[in-house]
Amino acid sequence: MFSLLHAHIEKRVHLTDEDFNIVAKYFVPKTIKKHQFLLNEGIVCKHIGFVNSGCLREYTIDSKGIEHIVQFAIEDWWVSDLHSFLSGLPATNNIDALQDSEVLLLEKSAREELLDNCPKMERFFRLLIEANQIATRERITDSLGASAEERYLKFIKTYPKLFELVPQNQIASYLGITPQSLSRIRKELSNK
Amino acid sequence: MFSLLHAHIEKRVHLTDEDFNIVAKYFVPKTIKKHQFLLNEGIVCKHIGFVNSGCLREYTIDSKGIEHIVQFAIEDWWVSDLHSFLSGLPATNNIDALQDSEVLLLEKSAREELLDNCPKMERFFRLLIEANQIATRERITDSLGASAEERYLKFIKTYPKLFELVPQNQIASYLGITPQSLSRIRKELSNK
DNA sequence: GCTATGAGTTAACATATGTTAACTCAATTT
DNA sequence: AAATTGAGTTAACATATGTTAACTCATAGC
Repeated sequence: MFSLLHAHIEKRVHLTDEDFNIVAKYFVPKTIKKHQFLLNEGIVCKHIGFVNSGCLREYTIDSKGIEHIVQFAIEDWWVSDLHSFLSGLPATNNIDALQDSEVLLLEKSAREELLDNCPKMERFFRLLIEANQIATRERITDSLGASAEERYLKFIKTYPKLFELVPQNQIASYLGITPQSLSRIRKELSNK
Repeated sequence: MFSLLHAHIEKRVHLTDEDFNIVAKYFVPKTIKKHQFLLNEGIVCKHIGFVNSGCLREYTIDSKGIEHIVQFAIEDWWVSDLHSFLSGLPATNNIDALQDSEVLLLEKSAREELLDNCPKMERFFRLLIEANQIATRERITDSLGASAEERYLKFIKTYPKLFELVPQNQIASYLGITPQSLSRIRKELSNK
C-alpha cells in the first residue's frame, strides 16, 4: 500500500523505516472508480494525493464550456488543485479518474504538521515542487515556441505511458488543440 | 542594499536580525547595465538572483530563431534558468537586462549551505517556489483556454507595473504572439 | 543637425488551427 | 440482435494569428 510512496520519497530524501512509518500515518488511502471525481471546482481542495495506481486528470472548463487538461497523474505522481490547496480558495479545476485509481491523500493540516515535525519532509516537498516547476516551465516554453505537431511528438516521447493509456481526445485537450486537429496532425505525420 | 530582500523573506518566514545577517552574507550584489547579459544559453546557470531594482527578462530562442520571453523579473522577484541551476546542465534560456538593474546573486553551493544550516530558509524556498508554481500553472491554463486578446488584458491587470515599463514587442513575446498581432489586438480593443 | 536605429502601426496575403457536420467502427446497453 | 454511445476520422469552410513589407515617429549616435 505504501511501498511506492516510500520509494518515491526515498528518491529525494532518506528516511529510516521508523521515519517512514510516522510519515505514512498522515496519508489516507482512497479508491476512485473510473469517471468518479476527486475534486469539483467551487469546492476547496483539502488534500494533495499521491497516485498509487490508475490515472486521473486535472482540468478546467473555460468560458466557452470547453475542458482543458492541466495535468494527468499516473502512479508515482501527485494530484491536486495546488492553488486551491495552498490558498484555501475554491478550486477552479476538477479532478476525476480516467481509470479505476488508488490514491493516498494527505490533508492540508496533516501536511503542515508533517512539515513542522519532519525537516526531511520539508526538504522533500521543496525538491518535489522544484522538479514540478521545471516541467511546468518547459510546457510554457513549448506553448510559446512549438507547433501543435511538435508538442504532440514531444508528448509521445516524454510520456510514452500516458500516450498508451489515454484516449486521443484527452491528449488533444492537454496539448491545447481540438480532437479534430490532432486527428489531422496524425494523418499528416503518417503521410511523411 | 539588503533591506528589500529582508522584507521579501520576512513575508514568508520570520528571521531575527541576527539570522538575516547570516543569510545576507551568502548573497553577492551585482549591477547589470541595460542590454547586458546575466546568463547566456549553453552556459551552466550557477546562481539565482534576487532583483533589487531594474528589470530583466529570461527568454529562449526557438528553432526558427524567434525569441520567447519565459519570464520578466522586476524588483522583489527572482531570476534564473531554474532548470540549469538545479540540474547543472547548460542553460537553454538567456537572461539580460531591459533596464539598468541591481541583483543579489546566490550561488548554488551557497544556497545548499544555507538550506542545510537554516531550516527557515528551506521553508522559505519551498513557499517561494509553491507560489511560483501556482503562477506558472495559471499561465498554462491561460495558454490553453484564453485568446491572445484575453491574455493581453489579463497581463495588464496582473502586471500593471510591467505593462508600464516594458516595450510592447516584449509583452507580445511573453504572450506568445507577434508584435504585429498585438498591435492589431490593441487597435481592435480601442475600437470597442 | 543629420542619419541610423528601434518601436510601433498598418495592410495584404498566408497558414495553422477551430468549427460544423457527417460518417465509421467498436464497445456497451437494452 | 438491435440500438445507443463514445472515440476517432474526414472534409468544407471560418477565423485567429503569422508573414512580409512599407510606413511613421522618436531617440540615440555621429
